[in-house]
Amino acid sequence: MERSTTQRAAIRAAFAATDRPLSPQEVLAAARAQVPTLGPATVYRTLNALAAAGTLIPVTFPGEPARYEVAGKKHHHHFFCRLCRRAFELAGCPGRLSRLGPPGFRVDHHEVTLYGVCADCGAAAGAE
Amino acid sequence: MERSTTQRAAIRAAFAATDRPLSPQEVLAAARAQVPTLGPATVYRTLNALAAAGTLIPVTFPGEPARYEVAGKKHHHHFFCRLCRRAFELAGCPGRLSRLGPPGFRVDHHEVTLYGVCADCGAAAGAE
DNA sequence: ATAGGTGCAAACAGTTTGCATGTAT
DNA sequence: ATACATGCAAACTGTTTGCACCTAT
Repeated sequence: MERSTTQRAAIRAAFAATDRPLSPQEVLAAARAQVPTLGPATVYRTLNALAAAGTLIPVTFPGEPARYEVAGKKHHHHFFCRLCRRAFELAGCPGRLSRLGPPGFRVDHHEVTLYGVCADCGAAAGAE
Repeated sequence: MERSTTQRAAIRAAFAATDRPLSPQEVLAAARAQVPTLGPATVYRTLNALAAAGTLIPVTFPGEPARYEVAGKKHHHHFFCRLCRRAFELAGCPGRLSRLGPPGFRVDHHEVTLYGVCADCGAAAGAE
């Protein structure tokens, strides 16, 4: 991750253009708008390198490929829309979750994920 | 899921013998103790059928194959040990999570997952 | 000039599926 | 007897890797 290339710029731009976690496919599609020759291997390699460097954070959902979001945001969790399969950021955190760990278990991280239908899909369904 | 076969009995027995979510590999290994010829395809087919029937509930963790647990337990969440990669049940739920959903988003389900080191692995690490 | 990056294609792991055989009903 | 279930092997999907070419430094 030492050189600045056009494909990496395009991948970074994809994340800069949105505030929700993106899948490799979403990144590939968005970045190809600027670099049409971009291949999936480069996207995977770049996402993995950025995640290893701590620049991106992986966010996962059941049965779905991992999403990635830029690191450094304040603590938050996620919402996953069952219809459009897009991931969204949530604002708050219930807190005090570590105390749910059984005795002898060391808790160093927690995730809270909400599932349902996002505003866009809810509106589209209601309009039908 | 109409007939009772020895392989299905072995798969059910694997779940009866433990109180934590099991991966297809764990189910296969456990059930092979009783039915050595059991193949992975049968395990996957059975798990999918039982999940579709509502008898089993899939439980997933980032970068991990799905685990399954028997349905009908009271509401709970899970702990995932980073070392042994086993899943465990937790007792409580912080509640009031739906209110974290943004306006216009319909929340119909939530997951809380804790990550860390389980008691077994913590004891093993301390003993080294 | 040269180390690092890219793109293609092949390799891979986990899961699903087609088909012939086996078995509970 | 027959429809359903099993096991093998092939197919599939998403991701990783080998290798030759390219490019930022």
